[in-house]
Parts: sequence; C-alpha cells; structure tokens
Amino acid sequence: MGIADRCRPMEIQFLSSLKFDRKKCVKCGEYFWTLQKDRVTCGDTSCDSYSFIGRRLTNNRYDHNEMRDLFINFFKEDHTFLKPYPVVPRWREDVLLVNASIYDFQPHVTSGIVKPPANPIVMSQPSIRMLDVDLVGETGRHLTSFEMMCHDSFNSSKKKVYWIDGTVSRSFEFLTKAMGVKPDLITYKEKPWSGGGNGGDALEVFVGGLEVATLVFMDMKEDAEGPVEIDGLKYSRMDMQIVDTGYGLERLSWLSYGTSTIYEPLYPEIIRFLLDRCHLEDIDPRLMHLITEAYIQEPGINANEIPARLLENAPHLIEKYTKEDIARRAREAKAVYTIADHTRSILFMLADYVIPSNVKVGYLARILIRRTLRNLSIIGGKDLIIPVLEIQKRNFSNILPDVPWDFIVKAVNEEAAKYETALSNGEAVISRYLSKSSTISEKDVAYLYDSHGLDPETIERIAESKGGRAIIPKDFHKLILSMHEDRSARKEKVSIDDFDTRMLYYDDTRLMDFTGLVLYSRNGLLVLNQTAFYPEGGGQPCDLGYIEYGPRKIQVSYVERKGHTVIHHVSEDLPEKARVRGHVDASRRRSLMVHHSATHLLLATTRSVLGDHVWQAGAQKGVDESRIDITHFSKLTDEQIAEIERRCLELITESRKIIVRNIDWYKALDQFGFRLFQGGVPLDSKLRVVEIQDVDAEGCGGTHLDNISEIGFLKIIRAETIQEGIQRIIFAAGQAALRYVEKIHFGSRTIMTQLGTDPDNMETAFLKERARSVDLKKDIDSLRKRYVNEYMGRSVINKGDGVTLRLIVGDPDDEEIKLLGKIAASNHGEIMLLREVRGELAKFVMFNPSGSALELSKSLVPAVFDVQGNRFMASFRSDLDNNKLIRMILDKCTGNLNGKGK
RNA sequence: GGGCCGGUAGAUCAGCGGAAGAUCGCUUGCUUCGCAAGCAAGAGGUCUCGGGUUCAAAUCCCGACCGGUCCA
Repeated sequence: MGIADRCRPMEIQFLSSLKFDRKKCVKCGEYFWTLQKDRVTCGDTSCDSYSFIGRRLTNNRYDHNEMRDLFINFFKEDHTFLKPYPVVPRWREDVLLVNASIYDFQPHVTSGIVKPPANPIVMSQPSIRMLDVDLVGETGRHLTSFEMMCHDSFNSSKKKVYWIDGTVSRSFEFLTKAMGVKPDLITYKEKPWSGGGNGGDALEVFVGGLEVATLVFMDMKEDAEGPVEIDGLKYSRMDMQIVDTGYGLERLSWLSYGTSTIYEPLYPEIIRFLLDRCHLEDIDPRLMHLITEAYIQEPGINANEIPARLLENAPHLIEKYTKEDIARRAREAKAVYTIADHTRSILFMLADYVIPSNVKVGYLARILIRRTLRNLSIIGGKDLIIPVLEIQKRNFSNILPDVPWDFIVKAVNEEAAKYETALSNGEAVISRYLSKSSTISEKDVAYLYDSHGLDPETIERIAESKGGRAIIPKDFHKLILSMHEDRSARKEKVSIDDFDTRMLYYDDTRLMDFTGLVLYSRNGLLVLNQTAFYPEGGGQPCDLGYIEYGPRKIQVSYVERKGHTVIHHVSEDLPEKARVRGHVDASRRRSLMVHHSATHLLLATTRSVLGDHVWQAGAQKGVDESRIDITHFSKLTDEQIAEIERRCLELITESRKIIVRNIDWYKALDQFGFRLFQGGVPLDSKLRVVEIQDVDAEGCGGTHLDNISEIGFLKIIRAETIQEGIQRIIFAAGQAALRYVEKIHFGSRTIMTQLGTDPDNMETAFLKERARSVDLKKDIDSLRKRYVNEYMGRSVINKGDGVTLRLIVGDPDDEEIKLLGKIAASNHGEIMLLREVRGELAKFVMFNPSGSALELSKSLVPAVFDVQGNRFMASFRSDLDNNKLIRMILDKCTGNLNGKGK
C-alpha cells in the first residue's frame, strides 16, 4: 500500500508528454509507466526476469571506470561534482557503514540545518551493504560493495532547483542519449521510499528487467502524528524537498555487457587471476545464466537443490555435465565471485583505517576477511588474499588514490593469523567432542559456532575428516539468533525543550559567576535564560556549583542539554521570573578544561607516534583523571607510552594556541578533512572546530584552555586493551597529574625504605623479596605435610565391633588440622581422634566421615565437656585417659550401629 | 553495547567440594656402533587475582583482570 494509493497518483508530466502510460502491474499490483502498449508487467526482476543477458541494449560497453566517467561527465554540465566520501561515516553515530549516497548528507543537510556543499550535485559514492552477504556469488547479482551514482538537488521554500519532472527528464536523457537505451525498454515503477528518518515518493527505473536506478523524492520526515504511513511508520511533510537518486554503477555496466553475472564486467582481472593460479576450469557462462535464472524464479532456493533443478529445466546439459560437475562448478564459481566481491569491500573499509575486531564495523571487516580466506581455501588459493587486494587497489585507484597499503597488509595478515589459530583450536575442540561420541549434536554445533567461531560447514568437514559426523541444524542462523534475543530496554527521558538558553560558557570559558532569569522550575529541574554551567556532553562531565536566590543557596547536582535548552538539576524549585545568581565550582571546571584540552593533545600525539590509523573511539573526562580510547592493534608498550608523554611535554612547552571557531560545515571539511569527526558532533548549522595550532583540529562542543601551556604537565597512568583493536589510555593533566605522581612517589619511598634499597634497584629488590616469600610458603607447606605424615605414622589403630578408630597424638596448628581433616575425609569408615598434647585438660578433635562427629561427642557427656562442632568435625575436652575414652567411643558406636537411631 | 565460553606443569588439556593429575616436551640413567625408538627414574604449579560461603575451595557464589567467540 503506497503513498500513491493513499494520497494521489504520482503526476509525472514529463512522462505523460512522451506518451508513457500509467498501468497497474498484473503480477505485483504496483503502478508503473511504460511506452509499450501491450505491456502488463512492471519490468521488475521478479515480475519479468532478465532480458538483457546475451543482448546489447546500450550503444557501447562500459567497464566500471568508463561508466563512472560517462555518468559524471553527463551531469557535470549543470551539477557540481563531489569527490566520494569515506565508507565509514564518522560524521554520524547511527550507522556503521555508508549504505547509500544520501548517507553523506544525513542528518545535517537533510534536516535543513546545514546547507549542502553545493546544489545540485553529482557524485559516485562507494557503499557497503552486508545484508545479503550469504547470497554474494551465488545468485549472480548480489554484491556487498557497489558505487551508488547520484544527481541530487536540495529544494526548500527559499530555493528551488529541480523536482520530479526535472529529475525524471534528466534520468531519461542519460539512459537514452548517453547510454543509448531505447525509450520503450525503460519502465518506471512507483514505490514509496523511507529510510534514515525520511521518506517520500519514489520511482524505480528498470531496463531489460534490471533495476538500474531509484529516483527518490524526499519531502517527509518521521512524525508519530503524521498523516502518511510507509512500512509501518508515520510521516509528515517537511520544508525540504530533496531529490535523492541512486544509480547502480555496477548494474549499468552489467547492462552494457549483458554477461551472465554482474561479476564478469566488474572483476575480469581477478576472476582470470584466480582461475589461473588455482588451476580451475573456465566458468561456463551458459551454466551461470541458468543458475541466476533459477534464483530469480525461486528466491531463497537452497544451493544444494540447484544441480537437480537445472537438469530438470535444461536436460541438454546432461550430455555435458553430471550432477556432480554442476555442483562443483557452481561451488568454485561462487568462491571466485565471492572473493572478488569481498576483497573490494575489505579494501574500502581498511582504506578508512577499520581494524578487524570483534565489535562494530571491525567485526564486519572480520566477517569479510574470514569469508574470503574460507573461499580461497575452497579453491586452493590460501595465500592469495594480498595479491587479490593488490589488483583491487589498482582497479580502484581512480577513486582511492592514496590507500594506506602497509596498514592494510598488516591488518589483513594479523586477522588471517587470528583466523588460523581459531581454526586449529577448533579442530582440537572437535576432536575432543568426537572422542566422546562419533556424532556432534545440533546443540553442540551451535555451541561450537557461538563460542569458537566455527561455521557449520567447517565443523562438518573436520568431523568427517576425523571419521565422525556432525548434524547441521536446518535453520541454523535462526537458531543462533534465538540464542541472542535482545533484552535491552530503551530509556525514556523527560523533555523540556521549548526554551532557548544562552550558553555563556561558550562566550567566556572563564566566567564562573553570572546572573540569570528563571524560565522554568519544576520537579527539581531548572531552566534559566542564560547559564555558565556546562552541561554534560562530548565526554566532558557537567559543571557543579550552586544557585543563589536571595539568602538561599541551592546546590546544582547535574546539568544536561536538550537541543538549545540547558537543564539544571537542583534540590528545590524557584518561582518563575526570579532573578538568581549562579556560581560554578571553578576548580572543578578548571580541571575538566585542562583534561579536555589534554585529550585533544593526546589524540594528536598518539597518532603521530603510532600511525595514521589512530582515531578516537570514545573519551571520558574527569577531575582527577581522564581517559581516551583510540583505535590501535596492540597494547601500548612502555616505550610508546614514554614517547607519547615526551612529545606531549614538548608541545606544551612550545605554548601552542588553542583556537575555537564556528566554521561552515563544508568549509571546515575542506580545510581539515574527515579527521574532524572524532566523537559526537552537535547538530548545528556551523561546526565548532577546536584547533591546537598546527597540531590537531576536531569538531568539539567542549570548553577549552586558550593555550596548551596551561596544561602544564601530562602523565599517562596506564594503558589497556578494552576491546580488540581499541586501546584505552588513562591519564592525568595539570594539578591532578602532579597529585598522582606525588602519590606514587611517596608510596614507593616507603617501600624502598622497607626494602632498604634505592630507585635504581627497587625493582630487583622487590622481585627478590617476592620470590623469597613464595619459596617460604612452599617450604612451610611441605614441612606441614611432613609433620602430618609423621603423626599418621605414629598413630594407633583401635578396632571395635565394625568400627575403626585411629588415635593421633601431637600438637598440630590450624593448617595441619585442616590437612588431617582432609585425610580423615578420604578414609571412610574410620573415625579419627586427635589428642592435642598442649594445655592442662586434654583437647580432642574428632573427625567422623561416616556418622555425625557432633552427635557422637555429645553422647560422651558427662565424661567430656566443652563440646563444639558439626557433622564432620567436633572438639571437646576431657580428663579421661586415652584408652578409657577410646573404649567409650567404640562402645557408643556399636550401640548406635545396633540402634541405628540417629 | 549485549550474550556465551575459557584461564590448572614449558605445550595440550583432565579433575569440578576432601593430600595437584594425564599426555607430549624437558633432565638423568639403561638398551643401541649411532639414529629413530623403547624401558626406568626425576625435575617442573601463588590451580589468573581479590572477596565470600564451608570444618575443608582449583572446584560453589560475587567482583576484577586476561583471552576467545557470536550478535547488534
């Protein structure tokens, strides 16, 4: 049910004037436009299948570089060309990868807050989509990475560029004039579009059954009260009218070649390379065509069913291939195509310094690298990942001119080594499972995947190679998903965002006392017309202090920001319109500012020491210490830490200025590049850039010093790996750094005094002392054992009627008694009686592993006293001599055995 | 960010409340012309750390730390 149905049919005068008809597809029921009088289907792949394979529907063949040039040159006439953005969108926090060209402008431009870099624009944006990663190579048309070419215009009530007709006409001209597609081969299907908080009408453009472009007319934003519904969400009109087009570069290139799969025109060199190096037979295009057809006819068909299906549909294949041939060839082709596809995504991600890891975008890189390695080993080309990446690097040098090649090689090799160890560990685990049972159950397969990263096929292969077998669950991925049900609940927040607070802390970072007017004060939430209290944000905690109203002093316990409103959390409410004075805790603020500026300094310094792959992955400032998380492979060494500290101090003594400016987004990006985005960036019309002169520039909303010399001193407290590929540096700056060093200094002085050593020998002296104490402990332990064994050797055994009692005389300490207890516990059926020789009245300890020691002891009263204990062990005193006591106990036991009461 | 699994001898792991174990490796001796191998003896442990429960914790509980892995 589309917008078209609910509101109005799409009016496209341009198409009407060319005599296109608007029809309803008999298969899918959507509206579409066509020139063919007898056409009844919309031209979508699922309704029409491909008709371009083996045929030439365009004037020429265009490989991906030629296609990109054709498109950009065509639109350059009246559009501004933009260079592609990185595939890792560091300017936003809601997505891991750029998925479409419009992502480059969300949310700052699409919301209307920031002006677009140019208008209209043309660009080709590399994009990565992991959604159909399983289908890559199999269906002949799925990719994880592609380029989305676009010509976009941004219209508002103030400025109109072009809207629906302008878009469709330009698109039509490009397809027919530049590419030479016959007009009657083009169909346009109406289909509303939504994503990233926006929505609108859209047209899908088909040529020969292939969707080559989507033209989106975005004029709505998500709004719970909105009148229009798309995919279950409500939308309302907005002021912006954005034309967002997306042309699949690879699909257009494929269309011009008409090959059986999309991979041939895109990766000819890599396919050739893999076939040659792995000594594979050439891929049969006719076979591939039949396979891709099968996937169109029956989406979701299992790969194992393909050979039988093909022989059924195309019996003439039998002469050429057996079922096994088809299966093998399909498997090899899939591996080759998958490698070609994945390595491109890997190249683009790693070119943006993604470090393969177990979290976030690093995990996506890991998946792709491991899948590539797996597929390489299927075709016997284990060591080819770097050579293939090198070909990709050459192929895409037009749009990726400066890849950090050394970084990429290092990251890939490290990930390959990790995968290797994971696999060999897995092999050992599988062997252990097989030693217990010859089959590995479904549950165990799921466990092996979840906890050891072994995919079902690998488990099956290893199990069979060891003479066992594994049961692969049918809906494996669903099973894993059900093991990971998301239970996290979303937090709800109060919203008071109708007030505009003037943020005095930006005007003057030294202003600590100010006057303000109460705009709102209820339930402990206070809003003033202006404030010097910095709200929590950008990893900087909020200011604390108090509000003065007449004689009253009201504590401020927390400050937050919502949009343009600063909300103070206070202990009591004030009358509205009251005039108050605010006082910020100056030393706290000062320390936070020192730490915040120091964080920027540290980021720049670590990058220069460790390499360009260092990005900020999070930060938290504090009063006594702060931390910054950075992307880096391995734990920082002491040498690296020392080097970082040394450089920081060097820059501090150079007294570099800190300059804070509000700059137009795209001017700032031109000047400083995407490095600006190191953390959360407030959504504002201008970008607040904090620059340490010639050292670092970051988009940042925090309060800063005027000069880094005010940091004075910076000390790294410790460095740790918090996640794979992410290192945390905990440090102190300014007075806090001095306090920290003093603490360590005075503490270690005491230790040195006790050890009788000096700073140069402190470490060896301590290690020596520690080794000595371990040795002592060992000596004591072995001595105890010797004593206990001596006691046991000297012990006397007394036998009664079915009872054995061992008498031990000695003076063991507590630890030795524990040891005797353990020995007693392992000698079932034997009561152990220990007589301590110390003291005037003899003290006895009795262990009874078979019956109850406490019951037995109590039954001896009044011959014994001070009875204490539990089932296993009891103690008492007595002045009876040993033999009498033993006889009594043996008698009691016999009685108990006969009576069997207790 | 969340889930799951693990941390015991140089290596791989067993043990899962009662004196710390196996296999390989290591040392020494014997057998052998020598090697491979075999036989015998031996060395090697803060059971990751810190709390708690218990008469008793490698073992059970809680918390740190480290590693692996899956998901978002």
